[in-house]
Amino acid sequence: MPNNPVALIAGPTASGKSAIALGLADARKEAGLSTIIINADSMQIYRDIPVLSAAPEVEESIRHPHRLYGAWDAAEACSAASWAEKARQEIEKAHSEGALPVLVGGTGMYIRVLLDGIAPIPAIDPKVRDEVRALPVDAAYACLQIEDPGRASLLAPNDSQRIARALEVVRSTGTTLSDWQQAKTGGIGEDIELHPVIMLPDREWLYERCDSRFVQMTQLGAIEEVEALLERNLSPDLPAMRAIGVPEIAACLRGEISNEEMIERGQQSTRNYAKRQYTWFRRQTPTDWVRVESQNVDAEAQFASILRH
RNA sequence: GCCCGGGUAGCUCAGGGGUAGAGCAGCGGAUUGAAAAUCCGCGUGUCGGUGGUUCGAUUCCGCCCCCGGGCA
Repeated sequence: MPNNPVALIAGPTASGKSAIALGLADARKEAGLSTIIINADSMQIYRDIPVLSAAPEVEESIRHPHRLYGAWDAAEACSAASWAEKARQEIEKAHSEGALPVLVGGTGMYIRVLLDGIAPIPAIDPKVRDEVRALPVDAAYACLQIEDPGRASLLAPNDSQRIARALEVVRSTGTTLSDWQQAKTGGIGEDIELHPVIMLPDREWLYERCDSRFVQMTQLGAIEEVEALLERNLSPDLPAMRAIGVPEIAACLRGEISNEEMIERGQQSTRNYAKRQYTWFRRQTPTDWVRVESQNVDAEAQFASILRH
């Protein structure tokens, strides 16, 4: 089996992941080796919100090839499975070109699905989906207790998202989610040689970065991004419409909250999100993955083993 | 100076004679197809200070301090 190296830089938002990726790519370039940076972030995937999602800057994407940034339109919901399929293709392509693929991102579930695979559930009938998602949680949970009691017993009665998913799966496919989940397909973890680095910087340091970054976003075009989004009249349930900052800025544009309030809420949401990411990457990740519990990461030292090939 | 309101958890506040509780924050956790989502768990704090009434006061009364607002 070929070693097919893949680097992975994961961690909470604002932890400086792209800087590490660029450092690695620069070092390889000096050694005459090419690198392709692949997005593993569920929001940087949307082309409508490069500023709000802190996507790489133009200058950076010229310096090294970047893939799957801005690959989706905000009107379309991306999913872990569809991202993973694209990522798999990009990784294969990079390998065939002799380049090192470097996954960079903070969406733990995307990365998990890419590596471990996921139950091969067919697309959900849109009509079923709409019906299910229109139900209030308690009603949906009551239905699930009848239609997929196994799954229902595993879920909190308020977990609207998972309840809706389980319900739409039974109704649309005729098979319960619990049954579908017996199998997982599509994972590439066994076929590659993964070089993972998880960034777990100091909490206070990161929270400060979250705060100042949100302010910067509002100065660098985030407001305009939200204005453009609002003009499209998209459903507020769409993932891109729920990106941190979109609801806050939209409320401010509608005059419901002040500018200060908008900033404070945006900063708070960012910090809350970063905390959830700490938990994911600390606990949902194999223990042998390299963890860097500091904000001072040396890209070259961290990836010394793949600087040469 | 006088008259009203207030002073309770980091913040906003509820409560009330048997030493106190929510939301938010914070912390911990979950995470199988919208995951920047969704959900679960964790609450001892001189109840502003000080005297008094009482078996017992954070709760009632007096005085003092501080913060609002009003009248001078």
